Amino acid sequence: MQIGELARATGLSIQAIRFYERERLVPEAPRSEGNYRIYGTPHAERLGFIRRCRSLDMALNEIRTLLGFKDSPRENCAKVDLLLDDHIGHVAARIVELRALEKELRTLRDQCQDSRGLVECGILKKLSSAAPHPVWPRQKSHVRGTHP
Amino acid sequence: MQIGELARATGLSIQAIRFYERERLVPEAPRSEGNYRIYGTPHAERLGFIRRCRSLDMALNEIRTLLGFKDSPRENCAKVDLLLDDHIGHVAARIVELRALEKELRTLRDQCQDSRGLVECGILKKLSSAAPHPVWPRQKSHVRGTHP
DNA sequence: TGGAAACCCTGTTGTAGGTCTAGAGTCAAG
DNA sequence: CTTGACTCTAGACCTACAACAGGGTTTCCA
Repeated sequence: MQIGELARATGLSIQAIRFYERERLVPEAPRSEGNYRIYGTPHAERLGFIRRCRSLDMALNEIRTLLGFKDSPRENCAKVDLLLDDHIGHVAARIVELRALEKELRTLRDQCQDSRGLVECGILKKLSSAAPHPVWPRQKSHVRGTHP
Repeated sequence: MQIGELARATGLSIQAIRFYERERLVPEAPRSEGNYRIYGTPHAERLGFIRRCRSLDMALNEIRTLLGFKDSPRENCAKVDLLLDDHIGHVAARIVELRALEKELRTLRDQCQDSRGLVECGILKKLSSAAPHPVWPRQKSHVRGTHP
C-alpha cells in the first residue's frame, strides 16, 4: 500500500502521515525500489489509533505516551486511566471557560441597540472602557481558545 | 511612560506590546534620546482595548477589524455586530464540540474496570478498534481544541 | 568616579500540529 | 514518447506571543 491509499484508508492527509513518521509516532516505513513508502495493515492500525486519539483532541505527547503503554505491556492499566482522567479534566475546564466567555460576549452584544452611527456604538464603547472586573491573566493552561 | 510601566498598567507583557507594534495594531511609539519607546495615555487606551478583546478570545485579525471601525467612524455599527455575532457563533460551536468530546472521553474512561493488566485494558482496546461511527474529518473551523 | 542594578534595545529561535509549495523523481497507460 | 497521477525532500507558513542572547541606557549609591 502506498501513502496515498493509506491516507484514504485512515482519513489522514499524506503530509500528516509523513509528519507522524518524522515525529516517531510510527516507525519508518520500508521503501520500494523507487523510494516510495510501503505500508501494511500494522501501519494502518497504528495510524488509526493515532487518528482516533487526535479526534479526541489529545496532544501528540499524550498519544506518544499511550503508544508507549501499548508497546511495552508490562505497565499498569491504571496509568492509562490517569492520562485519560487528566485529559478529561482539561476538556471540562475549557468548557467552563468558554461558557463564561460566551456569556460575556452576549452581554457585550446586547450593548448594540440597532444600526445607529458608530460614534454611539455601545459595543465599541464597552470595549474601550476599563474592564469592570480585572481582566483574567491570559490562559497558560493546557487548553486552547477558539482559534485554531 | 516607558514600556515596562505601560506593561504593568495594561497587564500586557513587554513582548506583547512590541509584537502589537510590529503587527501595526498600535502605531509606532516615539522614541526617547536613548531610543526607548515613550507612551502616552492614548497608547495605553488602545492597548487596553486590544487586551480586553484578547481576553474575549478574539483573533488579532478580528481586533484589527474592530480597530479599523473605531479609526474610521463613517462605517455602520451593524458591522461590529456582525463580527461579534460571528465570534459568538464560533465560541458556541466549540462548546458543542467539546461537550460531545467530553462525553466520548467519559464513555471511553468507563471501559477501564480496574487496574488489571494492560493486555486487557479496555481503553486501549477501544482506541485500537475501528471507530463505531466514522471519525469526523479534522476540524477546519476557526475554533481551537483543548491544548494551548 | 566607578560600578552594580534595573531597565531597555534588536534579532533569532521555539512553540503545536500540521498545511502548502517548489522542484524533482517514479510509474503505468496510450 | 508523452501524459498524468503519484511520490519524494526541503523549506516556508500559520497563531500569538515567550524566551533568550548580546548588547546599550539610566539611575543610584559608595
